[in-house]
Amino acid sequence: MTACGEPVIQPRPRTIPEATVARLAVYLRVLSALADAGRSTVASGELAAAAGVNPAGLRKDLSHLGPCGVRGVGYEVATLRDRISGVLGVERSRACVLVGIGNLGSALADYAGFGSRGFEFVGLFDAAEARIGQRIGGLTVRPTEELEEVVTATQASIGVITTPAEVAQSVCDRLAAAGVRSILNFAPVTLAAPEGVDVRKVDLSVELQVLAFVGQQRLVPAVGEPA
Amino acid sequence: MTACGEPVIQPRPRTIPEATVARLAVYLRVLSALADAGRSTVASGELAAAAGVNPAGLRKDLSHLGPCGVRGVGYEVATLRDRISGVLGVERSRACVLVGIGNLGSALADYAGFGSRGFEFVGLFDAAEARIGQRIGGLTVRPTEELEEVVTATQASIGVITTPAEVAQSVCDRLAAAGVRSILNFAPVTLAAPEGVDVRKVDLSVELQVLAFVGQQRLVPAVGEPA
DNA sequence: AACCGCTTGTGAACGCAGGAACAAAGTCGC
DNA sequence: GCGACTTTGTTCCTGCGTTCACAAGCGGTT
Repeated sequence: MTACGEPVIQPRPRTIPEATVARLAVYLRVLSALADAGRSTVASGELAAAAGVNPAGLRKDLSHLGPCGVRGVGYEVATLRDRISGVLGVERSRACVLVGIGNLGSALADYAGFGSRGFEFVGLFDAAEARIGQRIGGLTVRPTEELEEVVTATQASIGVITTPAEVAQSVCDRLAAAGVRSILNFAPVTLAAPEGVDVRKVDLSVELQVLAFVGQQRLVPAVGEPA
Repeated sequence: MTACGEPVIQPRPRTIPEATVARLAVYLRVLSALADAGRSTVASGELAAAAGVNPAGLRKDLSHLGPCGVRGVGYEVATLRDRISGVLGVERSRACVLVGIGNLGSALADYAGFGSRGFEFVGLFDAAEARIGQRIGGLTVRPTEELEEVVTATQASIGVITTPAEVAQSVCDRLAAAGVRSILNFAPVTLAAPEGVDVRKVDLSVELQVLAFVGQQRLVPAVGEPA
């Protein structure tokens, strides 16, 4: 039973759950640290403990990449790291633009962790005259007017919005129109984007609110709790 | 300090799902904007569109607060806003400390949105000599040594970690030992905390990684796509 | 006063993520 | 060379979150 005539053989290119992708990124970081520490192999239990997840769930996550461990031994650190890197596409460099160079934008532009994960900022933009010309992380802040020009020239596919809420939607529209396919939004508004453009929202105050709520809920356990 | 005479009246003190709490915070923001715009009532469809969720899901979320809408009309903007505010505990002021005053820490300390949500920073801490004494958002940066002292004096229950990854765990330990019950961690490490202390992690590079992955996955749709 | 349309609130079904348990497989020790 | 132990990869199951669909209720209109 030879399945000839099927040229593109991808182990398991089917959809990987989003939650799994997020955890893979965490595993990747832990594996890199282990590799730097000189470890050659690691078992799912230890890796799961370091990542803060359940061992069985970790193995299920890894199963999406096909078999990549040795039974009775564990996972080879360097091999698994490279496998995850390949799946997440860390090798390929992705051009990103960042709009809104306030404190948060500066923090992102300065963060060295992005570069090692395949993300390269190719443009920093701000509307304030005072910000323009400032150098952050090796780049010069440019006026917002040049946004479309830079996106087109660099073929940037990712845009990050760290502007005030009032202008976030217009920035989103311009990014989408210029050809950006993925947008990460830190402004506290829900953005609308055309079909084919994926918007992901990170709301810092919501995170704090949820944290505070579960904290206070813990103090009021239940109505009839026997101590 | 006895908490007598504090009738904690919650219509339905049952457990509210965490995902619902996160959305309630979003609804609250939208409702505030509507109130400022002079709107008196709003239907679930419009509110859901503004928040970017499903109308039925929104109604189910609100059902956790008990009946608070008028059939055939919708929800009264001001009433619903106040109801959500009460449940989330926005009125009460919560003392927070922030450790690690880099770019990200400065952004959080400066962000005015927290104050209106019931969060008040009562201490900013950093280990770098150069940062100490700097004034941000009305507070002065203090040396890390004073952390325990301030937490005890202010009864702060929330700690935010924006330090480098290497020292995040030790900061977490100190916060927990000093009495902090909830910790929001921005450092790219998985923190271990004692029982009774809730740790929530926000990983900016993971967010970007997931965004990029779903973007590239979209370009390779499937094997037999009928267009 | 009665009808009609609109909207809420709730019940049920679907799909998905998470956790536990088990069989397969490979290695180490004897 | 063989047995036993260790660990992976998978399968089943339980619970949660989300979505769809419908009955109940209120306001406006005639």
